[in-house]
Amino acid sequence: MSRTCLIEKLSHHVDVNDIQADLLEGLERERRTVAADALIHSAGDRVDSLYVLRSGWLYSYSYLPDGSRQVLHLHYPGDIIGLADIPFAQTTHYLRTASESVICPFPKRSLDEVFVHAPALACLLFSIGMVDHAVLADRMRIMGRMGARERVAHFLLEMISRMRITSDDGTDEYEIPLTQSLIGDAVGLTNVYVSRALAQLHQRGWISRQQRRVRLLDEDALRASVDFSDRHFKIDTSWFPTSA
Amino acid sequence: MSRTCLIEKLSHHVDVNDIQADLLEGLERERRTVAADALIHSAGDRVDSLYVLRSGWLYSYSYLPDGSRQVLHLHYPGDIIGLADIPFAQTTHYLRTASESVICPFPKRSLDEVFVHAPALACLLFSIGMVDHAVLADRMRIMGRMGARERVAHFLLEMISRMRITSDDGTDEYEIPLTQSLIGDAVGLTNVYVSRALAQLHQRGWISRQQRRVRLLDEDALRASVDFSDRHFKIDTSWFPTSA
DNA sequence: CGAGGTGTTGAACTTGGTCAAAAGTCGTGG
DNA sequence: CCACGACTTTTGACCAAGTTCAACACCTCG
Repeated sequence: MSRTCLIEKLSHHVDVNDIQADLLEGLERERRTVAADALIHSAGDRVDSLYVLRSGWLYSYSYLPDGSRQVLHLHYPGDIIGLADIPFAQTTHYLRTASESVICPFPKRSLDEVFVHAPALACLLFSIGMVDHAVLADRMRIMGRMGARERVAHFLLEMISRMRITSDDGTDEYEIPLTQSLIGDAVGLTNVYVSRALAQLHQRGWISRQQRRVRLLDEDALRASVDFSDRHFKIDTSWFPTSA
Repeated sequence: MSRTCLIEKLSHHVDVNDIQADLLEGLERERRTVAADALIHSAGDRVDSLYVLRSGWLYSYSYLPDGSRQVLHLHYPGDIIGLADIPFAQTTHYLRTASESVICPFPKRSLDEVFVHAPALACLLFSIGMVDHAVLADRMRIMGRMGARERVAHFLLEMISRMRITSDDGTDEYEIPLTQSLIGDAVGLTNVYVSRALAQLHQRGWISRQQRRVRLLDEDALRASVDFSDRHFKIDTSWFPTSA
């Protein structure tokens, strides 16, 4: 078992040697438990920590002038949270727990050590950040041009493909700890239409569900309907420097 | 005047010393002129080059199952193109010129040298990539929750804020070398409604235009209507390693 | 002057939003 | 163990925003 959250996360993709592990271990000072539905930071706060999510679910969101909300990202166990705010001195969004969570903060200022002493890890961090970008681009594509049923289908697929990284059993069933309002805020619908879209997917026999537990009955049909690409499958590490 | 496109771009944000400049210069092999409306690469092509856009406009896009199109990013002179595809072995989208352009390709494989020998530049590349992420997140926020008029207003604002980086005169007038269909594909509308939204903005006295030349008459009103944030203003370089 | 691409305008239509009420779910306390 | 209250989900009726289709106007370039 690896020594810290961050090491565990990164060693999914590359071999982390002892020197690198020492470096990473130094970053991670604490492990913090946060209750469900708690605000971790607000938009405009100074960015001084990134987090590795040990367990639980977080989401980041922002508000619009009319008070409505847009959910930007869901964060799953194993995610590194805060890479998106690296270029800015202040955060660009709110961050909140969906369920009770354990987060491991590490200071932004210490990232320079990774870039100086562990270039291969820096490449990996960069790549991980850009995977988030691709996920966002996929969602935008869906939101810009597709209807309610497809938006929800895409959301379900993205969710399960993300969960399969960490829980290796190729399950097709999972629990969504999110209200339909929140799902709507993520894909640009109201709670009412999320409910209707889920009902439609059920009628087509593509999913089944009881409460918040969903099973994908016809994943191929779901994928085809939204032309789904799995961005989490594999990171191209071929160009990384070999950490001699 | 700096020696290559890439050096010029990066020295906007940090001081590039001679050693780093040598490194960057080695990356950039050629300068290629491309006609208007030419395809530079297709989704699924191998990623082996990134580009610095010297002059002209490009856009990246992808298709949906029904044949409609989603424009993901506009690329302006000075942009580094391809950072979003770094984690993948194949590109995730199409890349096309909007106008005749000059691009400077540099190989993805050589990026490792930057990470090994110039960590400060690697930090900067990372940050630049994440600015793109933030721009995308802003657009998603608008597309998820706002109407046609606001989407177009946001598009205009994002465009001018991006152009002000390179052309330092704080102009409020510019030429859009894009059809309204393309703008629609970027913000999730049809050409018809882009036209109507522009007409609305004009009626309110917020913009004026003749052909594709637009002037922002009331930028404050435009900004307020979409709660606009300028992501290009400044990158937080405080945590970068000092390149001794 | 004519042709093709682009932009504008109008009318019918569709999708998803809004509002409201009913039904289900869950935790708490009696 | 049941009753209550808060929250979430479902369903229905109506409404509004944007799409689609089509015609027409406008540039621009030959």
